[in-house]
Amino acid sequence: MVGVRWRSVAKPLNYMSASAESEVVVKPRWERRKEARPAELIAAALTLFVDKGYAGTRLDDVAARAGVSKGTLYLYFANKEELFKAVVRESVVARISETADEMKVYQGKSADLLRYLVIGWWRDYGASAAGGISKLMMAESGNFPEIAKFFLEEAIDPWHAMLAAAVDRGIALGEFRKVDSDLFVRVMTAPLVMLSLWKRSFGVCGARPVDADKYVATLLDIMLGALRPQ
Amino acid sequence: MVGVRWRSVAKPLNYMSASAESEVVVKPRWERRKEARPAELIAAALTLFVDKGYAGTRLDDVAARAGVSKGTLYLYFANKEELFKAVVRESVVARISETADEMKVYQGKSADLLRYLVIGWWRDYGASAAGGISKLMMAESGNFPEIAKFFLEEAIDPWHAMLAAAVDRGIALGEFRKVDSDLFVRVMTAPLVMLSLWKRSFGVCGARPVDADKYVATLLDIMLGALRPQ
Amino acid sequence: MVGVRWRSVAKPLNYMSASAESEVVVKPRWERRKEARPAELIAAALTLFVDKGYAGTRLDDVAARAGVSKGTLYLYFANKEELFKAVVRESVVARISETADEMKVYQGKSADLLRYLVIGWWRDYGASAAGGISKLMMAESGNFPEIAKFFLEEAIDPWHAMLAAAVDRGIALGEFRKVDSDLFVRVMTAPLVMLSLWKRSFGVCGARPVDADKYVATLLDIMLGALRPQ
Amino acid sequence: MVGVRWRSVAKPLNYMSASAESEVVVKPRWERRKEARPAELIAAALTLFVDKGYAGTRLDDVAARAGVSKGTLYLYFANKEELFKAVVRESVVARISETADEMKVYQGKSADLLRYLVIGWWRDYGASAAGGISKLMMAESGNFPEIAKFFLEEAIDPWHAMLAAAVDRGIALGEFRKVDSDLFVRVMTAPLVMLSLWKRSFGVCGARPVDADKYVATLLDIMLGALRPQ
DNA sequence: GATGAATGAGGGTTCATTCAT
DNA sequence: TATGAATGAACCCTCATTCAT
Repeated sequence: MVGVRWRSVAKPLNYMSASAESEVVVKPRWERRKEARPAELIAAALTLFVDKGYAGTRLDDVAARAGVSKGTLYLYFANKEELFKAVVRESVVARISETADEMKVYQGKSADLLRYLVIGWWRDYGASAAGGISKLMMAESGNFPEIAKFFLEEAIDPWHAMLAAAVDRGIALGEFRKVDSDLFVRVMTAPLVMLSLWKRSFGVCGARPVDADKYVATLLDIMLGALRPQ
Repeated sequence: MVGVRWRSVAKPLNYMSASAESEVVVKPRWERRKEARPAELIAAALTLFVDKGYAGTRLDDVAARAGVSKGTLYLYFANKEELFKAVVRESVVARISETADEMKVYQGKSADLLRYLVIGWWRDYGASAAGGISKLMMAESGNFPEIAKFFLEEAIDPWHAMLAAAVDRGIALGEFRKVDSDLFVRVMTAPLVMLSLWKRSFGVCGARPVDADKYVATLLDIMLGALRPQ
Repeated sequence: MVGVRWRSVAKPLNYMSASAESEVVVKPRWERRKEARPAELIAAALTLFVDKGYAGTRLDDVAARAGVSKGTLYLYFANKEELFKAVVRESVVARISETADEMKVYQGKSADLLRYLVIGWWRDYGASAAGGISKLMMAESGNFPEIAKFFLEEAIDPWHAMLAAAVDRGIALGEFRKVDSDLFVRVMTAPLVMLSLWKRSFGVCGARPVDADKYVATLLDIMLGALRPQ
Repeated sequence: MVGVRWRSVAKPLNYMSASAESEVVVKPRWERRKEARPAELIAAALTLFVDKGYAGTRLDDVAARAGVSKGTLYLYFANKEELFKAVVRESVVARISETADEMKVYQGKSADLLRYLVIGWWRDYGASAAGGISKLMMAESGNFPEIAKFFLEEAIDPWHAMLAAAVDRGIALGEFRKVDSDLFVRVMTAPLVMLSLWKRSFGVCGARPVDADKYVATLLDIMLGALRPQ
């Protein structure tokens, strides 16, 4: 689906990975443990926040899931809200600019580019643990407007912008028919986000399972069909 | 967009309005109050639950918003969870079957039918107060699996089925190209639901406003474009 | 057991009957109802107070058991505490003095007198609804010291005094051996009260049933045996 | 009153003391606190429950009396009812079987045995803090039938059985006249329990004080008098 | 007088946060 | 650094009391 030469830039596109370890210095296991604590706590918190919501999550459970005592949590995070912010922040590693730069030098077909962006998003973000953040932010935006704004500006807007740029590129190159790329992207990213939400909501309580790959393929078919010139 | 004769059956299609039957018997203001209370409380609770989530909503606030004291709430609902259930139940007034029946005798173009269903959903449900339930259930499904299942089976599944039937009709009549109607509907309802979620989440905290009408129009364009034969 | 001539004075000895109606004027049924209300409410309250304790009794339940609405209760009693006091007061109809007077002219054997007093107490008070008051006062004396004091002085002390007088009479007449009548009476009334308490506590939750008649007979045997001269 | 050799076995007969084992391992003050907490809370709760009844007792007060905050209570007891159960359970340390075994090898006079059992009960249970449980169970049996049953079967019944065995022993040895030992014991334990109840009810609100020792002595006189052969 | 809807203070319970060890 | 016992503010819920009808 995507040319081999893209494989090499796959990593940079992984712009929303959850934690991205890259320890180089070798340390004794227990010390590595110590440094891993915040990440472990954040991972535990992410799962529970996504599952039960902010208010529904007890710090006891977060600590237990991370295998530490409740008090330890406070050695790394000032309070529940700071933990929440850290969870969100950690899930938004903005490499958007890099990716956008790379897009400028991309030489292939715009359809392939879109395909790659969509599939990549689902693989690297939507289907990953970090994808739960969308559900979380959707639910808690009312309680934490500033954090929601941060997420909006640091994660959603850039993502939308990047996809819109890809669409505009196709239009400019005559590969796509002319559309309002902003609106088009808003509409067409919705199914992706919804798939991520669904998996973590109704998907867990008895709904007929959705075949994610076929779902994404169908989305791409519709999307590219709608962009086909004439 | 939709033929005139459809106007007349618009009401029955309003299959998800939040109740409110018209009283005929005249009663003293006081008693009318008593009968209105549950609906008032449910409306207040709906708003707050959608806004702050289940755990984040204080019954004090629900009562205050309904203009009564906290104790009064307990005259009508056994506890917070029952109130929650009532809120969900009230928002799911299933007239799906009626609507489906009407669809059988519908004579116009399938494209118009789809247009009507999509626009009607947005107008009568997505944009209405009851539309917040989707956000609520998405957020709380993990905490209330049975209620989520109820909502899924009584609201979402029938809605999906109805739209799929409309798509299948078009295919059968040669108006649409052949697609997996189930998957197609899942993907194409996602933007509608997302629009509803967005309005109630990021839409409230500084996001560039979305023009709902243009959004829905874009969706319909894409949808019908994707269904166009050949 | 007790001579026939005593039968005639049985009524006055009934010094602790619960409510003792004596309506003479004939009134329409519904009006009689109105006047009976306090007594009905007191009866209902007595049962529930004895069963569940003061704090454990809800005025809702009292009203329901009396067949009226909760508001009605407040037409007759200022508040819960006043109802409680009324219940206690109503159960203490002091005809002790009369009875004591009658005892002065009693001509029979002191043993028979004692037998009569003991059996009469059990029949007219201990086994009757009013007997529950003992349990109630025992339990609530800490919360209502003044009422407990009232009950002590109006009901218990006179009862003890009367029995002590009977014992002293027997001693004076040479029918009984000399004992500290006050202490003797305290010890020997205990089984009577305990029987009343037991019936209303453990007696209701699976304890082997106590044969009250045999119990009282055993008590009298022991009592009179202990008083037998030499 | 009781022979010297009995002194030595007095401890085991102390069959209803409220626990408190002697710690041997030395622990930091802080941990010792943690282990002592449940007992301290139970002691505080016992006092208040006996004083004010179950419903009338506020957990705030229990905590305050134990010198901790309300929240601490919930570290040791799941809720008010569990605290109540623990209070009852703690007061029923059944060493009845041991005591019964010792009775089998007892060589002295049955009258002395009875004296010891009665006086011992009063000293070790009736007059002790745990003795309040009788009042409590009497008052709350209606609200907690299962706990009342537990208390009945684990504390009252065995106690009655043990005393009845002592009476039967005396009868078998020709020291006592023949009586229905079960009924006799029921009647003769009543004054003991009543003394315990009285001390904690009317005894606190102005009643002439009862001299417990003389009361018990009188009871024993009557009891043994009633058992004297011929 | 009678009703029952409405109130709100009070108590049980939870849980984020602190702190001595 | 890590622990977990302790705290107390906050929230759900009950129920005695009031009051418009």
